Amino acid sequence: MTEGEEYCLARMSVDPFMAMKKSNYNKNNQRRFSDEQIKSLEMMFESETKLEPRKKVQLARELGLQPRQVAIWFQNKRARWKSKQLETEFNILKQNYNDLASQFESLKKEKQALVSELHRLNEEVQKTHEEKRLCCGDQAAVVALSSTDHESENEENTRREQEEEVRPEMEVCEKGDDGVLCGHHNDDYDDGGYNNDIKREYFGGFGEEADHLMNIVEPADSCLTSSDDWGGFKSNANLLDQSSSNCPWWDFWS
DNA sequence: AACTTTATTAAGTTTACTTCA
DNA sequence: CGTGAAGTAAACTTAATAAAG
Repeated sequence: MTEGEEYCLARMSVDPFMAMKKSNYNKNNQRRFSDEQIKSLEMMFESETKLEPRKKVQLARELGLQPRQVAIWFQNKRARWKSKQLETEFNILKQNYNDLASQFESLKKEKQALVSELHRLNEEVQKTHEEKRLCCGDQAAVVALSSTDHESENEENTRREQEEEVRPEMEVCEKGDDGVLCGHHNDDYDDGGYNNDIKREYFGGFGEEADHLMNIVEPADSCLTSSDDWGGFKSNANLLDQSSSNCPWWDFWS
């Protein structure tokens, strides 16, 4: 017999009610309920998590327990059950989050590859225009010598049109402050002007609709460039607090 | 309607034990 | 083998709420 049991028996001999109330022993000197008692309680809990007073008294009588003990067991059981439920839900949420995060990462890589490709094609187009401009510039000089004033005017207009055709790409490439044409860093495409021009490339020719599309794309782009701390995810209670960051990651999906 | 009493619940804590390094 | 930390189950406390008188 343990010290606790001896103590309990001693108290019970003096004041059985007090012993029951203040110790962890029941009236049969059991600290824990028997397997049979637990089994019956579990079965009842499965059918209803809250016990009607009449059923409580009946179950208590069947198990040789006080109704109060049955009530307390149900209280504790509900608490344990709830905490298990929370744990399960948390794990499901965590799994969903991880799946989305990896999906996000692969889409981010795909986007970067596409932007690089666009960048390369842009340079190619610019080169072609440059060659074309040099070639046409020489021809204009020859024609100017033998043409009338009227014809010169027409040629001048054509040249202006050609220059304007080239200019957008030039503007795109001249935005860098390092003086190098198209001198953007591969890992830093969040420059507003550059991105807007890329978007115009994508959505150009649709007028207001293009502007609307660009506005939809905007939050996603800025988000993509500021997600460096994604890898730091820890499975703790702050899981859902990630939503309070400046750039909610789910904006990407909107 | 405003109040007291009683019962019930969730949430948090205490107690006494077991397990394990 | 003794010991202390961690985990667990039963019981308790407290505050909130609702129903009855």
